[in-house]
Amino acid sequence: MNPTIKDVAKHANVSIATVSRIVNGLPGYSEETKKKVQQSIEALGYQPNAIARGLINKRTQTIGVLFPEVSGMLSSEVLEGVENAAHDGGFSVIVCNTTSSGKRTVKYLRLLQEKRVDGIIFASEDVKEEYYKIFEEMQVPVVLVSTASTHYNLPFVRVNDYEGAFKATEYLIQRGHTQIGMIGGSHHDPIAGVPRMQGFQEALQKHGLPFSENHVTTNEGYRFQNGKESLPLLLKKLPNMTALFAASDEMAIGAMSAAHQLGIKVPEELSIIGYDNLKIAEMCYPALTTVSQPLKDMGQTAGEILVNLIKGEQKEAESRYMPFTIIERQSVSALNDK
Amino acid sequence: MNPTIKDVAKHANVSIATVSRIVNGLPGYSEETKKKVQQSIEALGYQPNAIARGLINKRTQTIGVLFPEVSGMLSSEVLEGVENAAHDGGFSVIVCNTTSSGKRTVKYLRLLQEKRVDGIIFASEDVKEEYYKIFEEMQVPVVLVSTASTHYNLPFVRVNDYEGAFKATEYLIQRGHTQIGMIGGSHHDPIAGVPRMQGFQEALQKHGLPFSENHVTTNEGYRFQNGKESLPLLLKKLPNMTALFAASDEMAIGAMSAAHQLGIKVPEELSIIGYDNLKIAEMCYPALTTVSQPLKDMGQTAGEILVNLIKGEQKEAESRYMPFTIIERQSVSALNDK
DNA sequence: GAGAAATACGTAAACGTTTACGTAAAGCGA
DNA sequence: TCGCTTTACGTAAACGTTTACGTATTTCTC
Repeated sequence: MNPTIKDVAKHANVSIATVSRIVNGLPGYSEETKKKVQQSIEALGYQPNAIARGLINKRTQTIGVLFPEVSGMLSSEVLEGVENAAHDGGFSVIVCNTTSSGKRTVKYLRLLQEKRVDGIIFASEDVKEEYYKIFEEMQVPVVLVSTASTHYNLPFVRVNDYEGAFKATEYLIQRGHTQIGMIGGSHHDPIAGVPRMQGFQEALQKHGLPFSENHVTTNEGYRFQNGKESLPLLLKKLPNMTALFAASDEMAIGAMSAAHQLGIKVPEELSIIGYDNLKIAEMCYPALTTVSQPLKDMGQTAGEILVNLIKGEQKEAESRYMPFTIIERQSVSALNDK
Repeated sequence: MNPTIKDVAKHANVSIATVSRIVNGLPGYSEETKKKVQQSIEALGYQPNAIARGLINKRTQTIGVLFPEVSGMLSSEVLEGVENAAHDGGFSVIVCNTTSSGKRTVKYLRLLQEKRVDGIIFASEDVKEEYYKIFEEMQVPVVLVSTASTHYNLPFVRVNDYEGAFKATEYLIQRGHTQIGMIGGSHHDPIAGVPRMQGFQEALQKHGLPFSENHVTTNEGYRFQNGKESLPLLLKKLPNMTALFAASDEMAIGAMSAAHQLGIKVPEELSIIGYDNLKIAEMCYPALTTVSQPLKDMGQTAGEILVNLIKGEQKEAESRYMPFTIIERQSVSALNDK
């Protein structure tokens, strides 16, 4: 098996305490013995056992990350950021795929509890009471990313969805559009659903444009298919529509795909603006104008906050609204001459 | 802190050994004490400490997964499969983002060694000697996914790239194309680069079509930009080209984007077939015909093989070629009448 | 009903560390 | 040179489990 600290101690003719001190850079030994021990470590190829360390330090240098879907394009970019920050802070990350299932989430939380992770990043889902109780039991810091908790006071990292939607809508209005529709999420989704619809609605109202239920479709998901199926419905409700705000890039691209099939030219006959700025946004044709969420940055920031919380450098973490920007590409045309 | 087995023992008036036996389902106690202990566990909310367990069992129930890029669409689908299989087998997964950097890879491998993971999944990169040495040191099973090792005998899960490319090319030939180009990877990439180019070349030759260097462009990466930049070059070398095989979906979509900009109609004037079947393949317009790699399945299979290896149910793992299929969508047109 | 075998536990060592405490030697000021 | 502080270690307990072994009690067997 792997050599232990005992083997090193024997090989170097010192006690295990001395080896431990040298490995951890604590004071209490001469230069001479240090060299001797380091040679033994080298010779035996000794690697400290993180498990044994964890047992006594009550620190595993590991965090858990829960996503509703690891292969979602959104999740994967956030994950990259988290992993990066964790690694820089000396932590490993365990990924958990909750598939938006409550049971699975609880199971994972229990697992992370058994594994004694030092902190948790929770993404893209509402925090149920059941989860929060486990958080409390676990006594480890938690940070939310790309979501927020309506009921509990947990630090989060996200963009202001209301404002993002508001600005996206204004962007269309400023380009002369007056018949603007929206492909939205669910009324029951307090994170990405409601605020984006509100932003849309209030932007319309602010500029004196009419708003009714005919201006939006709601969807249970934010996927390509949802967008693709929504466009014809929306077109029926709002036949003169010249511009469209979709609550996600996937839906925007779905709508674009439906438009192609219906022979509607984008952006000449229909302008589309999306939300997220996934990598696909610049790959479709025409390239999608969209509200950019700095996904990787958000993950990174959440990771950094969590690490600081774990290290105790901050006691109470402040939440962070990340800046969004509108990425202008080719899917929106101006009706006026600017 | 969290209650320990000692607390439970005290609470139930038994020894810790008895509690341990009950928790682990080993024999050696009466129904009566079992009930008593379970009540104590319930009452205290006891959760066994996986760290302590790991220390004594020399099993952490954790595997490490190394990807060159976690946010790549390819990686994220594979990861989902791996995570799924691991979870089903009772394992957690630690993700590592090597960013294709050798130094970082080694650092991660060392980390996984310290953390005493029970196995490793290594994705999408060639296995260097340096890595292999660490694998040997670690004495844990390793399985490769979406890659293979040219020098070392490690089990892998992947599709036969040569055949996939061959069939993709034949698919175009069967639809009457004779002027076929390829946007390929690198000559130095023994995994995805060379075999796909060979498959392309040999399909051409088998059907008596000419092949020269003018038929392919090579690229260092497999990204959108590579494809987008390659199309004009290829068109210059092969002006009569009516069909195109791209070694990745991203490149195919890049080429499609370039075609749009050049006013070349896809598929009427140029047919394109891709490779991978990423989620974006069905989202672009026209939807991309492509060679499907069962990414999630591959991850799942690799995970299952690894778990079996760890549990010792298999001693020597066989490698697995996964089946590819050609997904027909709208980016290829037939020149003949079938 | 005596001896053997099975059952139902408890005791204590082990896993590989960290660290509080103890101690001998060295260094030092007067 | 004496007493004190500092340095350089070693000893052993602790972290929370699992498990080999021991032992008292019960259950069989004939």
